[in-house]
Amino acid sequence: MRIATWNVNSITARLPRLLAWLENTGTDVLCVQETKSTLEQFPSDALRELGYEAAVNATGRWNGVALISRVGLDDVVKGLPGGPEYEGVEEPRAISATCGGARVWSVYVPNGREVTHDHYAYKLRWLEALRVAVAEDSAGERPFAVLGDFNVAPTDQDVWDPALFEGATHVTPAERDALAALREGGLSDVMPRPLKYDQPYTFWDYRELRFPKNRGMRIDLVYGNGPFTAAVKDSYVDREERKGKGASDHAPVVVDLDL
DNA sequence: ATGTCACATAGGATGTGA
Repeated sequence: MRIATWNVNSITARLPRLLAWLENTGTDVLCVQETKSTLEQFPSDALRELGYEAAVNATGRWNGVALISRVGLDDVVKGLPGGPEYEGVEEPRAISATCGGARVWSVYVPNGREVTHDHYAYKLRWLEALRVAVAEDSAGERPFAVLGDFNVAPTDQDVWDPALFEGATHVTPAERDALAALREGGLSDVMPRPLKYDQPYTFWDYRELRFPKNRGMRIDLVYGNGPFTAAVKDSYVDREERKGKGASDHAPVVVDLDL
């Protein structure tokens, strides 16, 4: 089974690339983030023509997540049970389902903005709610993984210039501790191969020529439990998809499994 | 270069978020 995660930065703007990418890679299950769509705008028909079902948690202009699968899509749960609200709204940042024998989550962790911002405290509460929500499946015997845009670089190796990020979100000890707590619950970071350069970055800002200069971060992660990681044959970041006009600012992370 | 995108509102520039 080939499973992947991709922050598409608008499913509508990315649709031609998304459809071509699914066909070219033969991906079985795709976790998407930042659909920036309503349920009505989601391109379920175009995906169905390619042989995929979709489960969507999206409410409009911001956020939005989905699962796209051609190997089954059962027991869908929309949202993060016990998750916090932001400004009185339960944002669409999580969706989970069973696909081809694996339990899979697609998550879009809050950005945090700045460490002094309410959004940062919200981010930490969200990550703690995620830890609690996935604890049972993380420790279970069924292949299980949380995939998505975590908006946290797990180590300094995952940032092109750690000095530049001092005092910024995505690299603070509290954020990294939240990832460590997920790992202590039974999940492991599935490290992808870079297709070029030493570090497998997954995100490069659109500004400042960050992609051509390879000034990126690894913030799109695959956290799998023991049965999931034992089945991993290969993983890579498809940086080719970050190239050219009409690219997302994130590249897909692909995992091949003996499942 | 605070350098790019994508979306919404409004009614063709400007605000928001990343």
